[in-house]
Amino acid sequence: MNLELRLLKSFQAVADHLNFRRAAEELHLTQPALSRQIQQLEEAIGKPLLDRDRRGVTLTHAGRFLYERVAGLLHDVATLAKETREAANGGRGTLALGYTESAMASFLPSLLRNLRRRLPNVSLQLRQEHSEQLAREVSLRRLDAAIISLVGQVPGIISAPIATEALGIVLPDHHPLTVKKEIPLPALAKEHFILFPYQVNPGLFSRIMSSCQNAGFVPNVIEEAQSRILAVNMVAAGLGVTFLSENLAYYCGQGTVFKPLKKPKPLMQYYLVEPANGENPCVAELKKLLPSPA
Amino acid sequence: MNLELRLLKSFQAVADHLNFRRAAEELHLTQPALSRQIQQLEEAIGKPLLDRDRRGVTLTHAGRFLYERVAGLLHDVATLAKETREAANGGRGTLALGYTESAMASFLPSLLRNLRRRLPNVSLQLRQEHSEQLAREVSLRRLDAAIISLVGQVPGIISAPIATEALGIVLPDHHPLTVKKEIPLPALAKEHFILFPYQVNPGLFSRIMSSCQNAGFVPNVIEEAQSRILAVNMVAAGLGVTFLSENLAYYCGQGTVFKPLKKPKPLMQYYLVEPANGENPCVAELKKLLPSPA
DNA sequence: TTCATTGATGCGATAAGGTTATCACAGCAT
DNA sequence: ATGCTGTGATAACCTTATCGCATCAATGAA
Repeated sequence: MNLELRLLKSFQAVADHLNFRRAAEELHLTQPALSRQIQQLEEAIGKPLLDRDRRGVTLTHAGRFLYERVAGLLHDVATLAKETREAANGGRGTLALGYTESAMASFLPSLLRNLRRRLPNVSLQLRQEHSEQLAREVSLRRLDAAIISLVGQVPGIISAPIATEALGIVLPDHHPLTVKKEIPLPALAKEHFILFPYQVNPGLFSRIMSSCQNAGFVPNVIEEAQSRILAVNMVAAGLGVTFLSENLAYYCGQGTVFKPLKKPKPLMQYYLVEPANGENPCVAELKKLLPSPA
Repeated sequence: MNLELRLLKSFQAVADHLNFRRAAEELHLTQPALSRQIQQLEEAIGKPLLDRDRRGVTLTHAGRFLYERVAGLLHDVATLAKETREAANGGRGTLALGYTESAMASFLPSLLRNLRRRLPNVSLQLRQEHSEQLAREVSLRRLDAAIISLVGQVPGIISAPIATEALGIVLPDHHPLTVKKEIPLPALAKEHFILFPYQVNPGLFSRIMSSCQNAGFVPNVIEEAQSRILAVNMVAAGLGVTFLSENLAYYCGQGTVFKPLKKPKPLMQYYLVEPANGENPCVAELKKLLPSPA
């Protein structure tokens, strides 16, 4: 009852040649061995597949049916083996990747474009979460990797810095500091700040808080915005000022001005985290495409 | 390098259970045998498929990839075996069937409908030819069977009568014989006949010629028509009379009248021919659906 | 007839695959 | 610590499947 691929290959060879001897030669077998294999196959199917006329072989109806399909099946098997090998090298399979909203607002779109180009047969499963949740998912191995902006002390994960972004400040266009080219952070000590809630981007929140403390003041947070665009609009409305990555300066439209900060600038730091004993080879490919940590 | 189905089935069982012992039990094997099969599979693929942690098994990236596809492949193999068995019983495969134009004008449409219903998975290859050509094609085994109306002496084929159709006569509606219920054939001795050319339907042609000879006259053929409808129209135009199967009497429209002939009626005889050593089991199924030779 | 060629068969050698017994390691309860 | 249990791997042995060789029976050609 057991179809074996060896038998199907032999059947295909016999059907190709309609001749046991030549088929056996092609298979690097002797003719008797091949005869037995075909008998075995016919026993497994339960019906004759070949008509052995004394001067040659013809296919029976069932034999023709099988012959028309065997090539496809054998091809499928070979393909499966090949693609599994590719999967081991990261060229196929699934990559479950987590990311923060801020990464998506920054370098992630171009990274994903490159990833698709380099690994066209890998199916991406993307998930946006906050940094802490992402780290937890990675440690549970429910994500193969994640790009986060805060690296906590979650066990079982390893992280590597991959990109920094300097923060600048968004001012209303009538603000006196707009005449300056770069703003020293202490000059903002008396401003009203519009920030994200801590939960939305804890990485950014912590960075800003510590930078301000180093600059000698505690920021006066008067509003919390749910998105960057909203924060910039609130600046335009004169409610206060807000921080923004330098490479997102183009977010600033009418009524606002973007200004870089003077060194030491607060920096937004991104990390790639992966499970400590992760083995998804797609992650290795991903790493090759990451922006340098410089 | 050789993937064998046995190895894939074993891999599937291990991946199902993530446990060698339980998988081995399901496969009716001992655990060491299974361990070696998996090693063998990994060697064939060239990459590890399982991570053997001391307290259980997890799939590697490549292992997950393979696992997602193995079930489909094994299903394909099982299906192929099952369908090949069905093919041997005539339930699958191809039936190359020839027929004459006259058969198609008579009982063939309903026969084909029944055939489709009974063998929905058999692909029909239909071909319309003249009887002689069909007999030749069957003897060359380029057709599995054919329905013809003239059985000649082509070697290598066997034929069986399957249906007779009594012929009637189509008269113009002003013809004096239309008052009769049945027409004796000799009464038509002086008529002008419209027939098919010999080549178009030699079976019909021969039948009519011999019937007329038995009735004591040689028909006066004045026209040859290429189709039944055309012949009936020519009768309506007053060019002569023509023969027509009784069950095709509904062909007669305005200007013509169909009359049965008095016994002995000339009969149209159909035969099923098949190769002498034909083995397409679909033909056996076809035979069960044929109209009785009565 | 004689010979070449077809696929099938009997038999001994051998390789492939299975079982048994055992090992090394990890986690857990004592 | 100390067994105890459960994990998969390994080694030795045995069974079975598969192979090649020699040969056979049937057919067609010379």
